[in-house]
Amino acid sequence: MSAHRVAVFLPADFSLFEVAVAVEVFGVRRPEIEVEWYDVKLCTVEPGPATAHGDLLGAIVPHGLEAIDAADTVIVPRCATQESPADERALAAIRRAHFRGARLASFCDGAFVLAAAGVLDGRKATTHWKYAERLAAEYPRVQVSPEVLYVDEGQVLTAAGTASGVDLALHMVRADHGAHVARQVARSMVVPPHRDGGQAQFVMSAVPDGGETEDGVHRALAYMSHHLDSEYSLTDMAKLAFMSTRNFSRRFREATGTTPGRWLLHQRLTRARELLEETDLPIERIAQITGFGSAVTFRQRFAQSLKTSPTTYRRAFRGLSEANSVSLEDESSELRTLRVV
DNA sequence: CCAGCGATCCGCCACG
DNA sequence: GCCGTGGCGGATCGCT
Repeated sequence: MSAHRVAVFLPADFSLFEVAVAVEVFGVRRPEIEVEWYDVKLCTVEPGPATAHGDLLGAIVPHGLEAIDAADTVIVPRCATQESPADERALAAIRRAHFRGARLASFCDGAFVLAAAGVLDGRKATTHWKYAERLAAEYPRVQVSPEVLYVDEGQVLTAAGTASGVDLALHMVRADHGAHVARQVARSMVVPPHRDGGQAQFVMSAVPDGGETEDGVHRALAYMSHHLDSEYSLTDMAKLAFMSTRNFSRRFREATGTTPGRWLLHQRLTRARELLEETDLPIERIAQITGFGSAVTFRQRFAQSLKTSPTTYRRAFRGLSEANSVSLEDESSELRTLRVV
């Protein structure tokens, strides 16, 4: 039984911040957190001397690509060298990891490395808004969603800008260990556990020009996430945004990368998970609060996307927080695969 | 498991 | 012609 292994891939000249984000979240052991923490290795094609930001800093990278081969999660932070394509040996290692079933994540323009490795083909992905257009042009098989903080495609995750790496990293911790642990990490880093008040994944990012905060879609999103109990048909949502249903669907997809229905379901499930983890409310009540018509539909949709029942889910997390890292590996690796589509 | 039915999603096209 | 909008219809989804 061993800890979840995280390999952070560095190009020959790397960018400090994104690497620091990965190290801060996955590499720092926090005594108050009582689950077995990640085992982080920084690696590169040729281990040894490397630089950060040109001549700003020299560093020694201890591991080679074998760290990728041994990892459960591979993180590709910003590659900083936009001109030169990634090393073919690194791409091959990433491909191997992918076929092996490892989880891959990129921050910022690290998405280009994943795209070059081919693991984004046919998937949704995001990158820094500055590069979104180029990513889509160079890799037409990648469905680029430029306006989200991050995209979770299950085994392949991509974060948009620099700081949204924090959001994605916390999201992964949440998937692995639950909202409670993610919150502890966030608290220790003094960042909000979830941008936009506890809602998930498809929050709009700070994209420069579309920055009208009073945009109809955003208003509808904000309203619904604060009034999650209650049902919303497509027509209702369109009314909240003062738009026709057709236009609303269109604007919605642009702003969030998903469809209204899927977004709503995802919001409801995320909230339900939090309630399961943090409260003793009966399933019936949670179903009501999170806007599922009945406990039956709640259980059904929950099982459909998380592959467990609400009660099992709750029990798994309760077990985790009470048992001090005993037999955590099995449960956490099971939970690791839980994800919302 | 299948049928039936309404809701949703999205391509296509017309309008201003 | 361009762009944003919204109506229509068909494929598909998800519920009963």
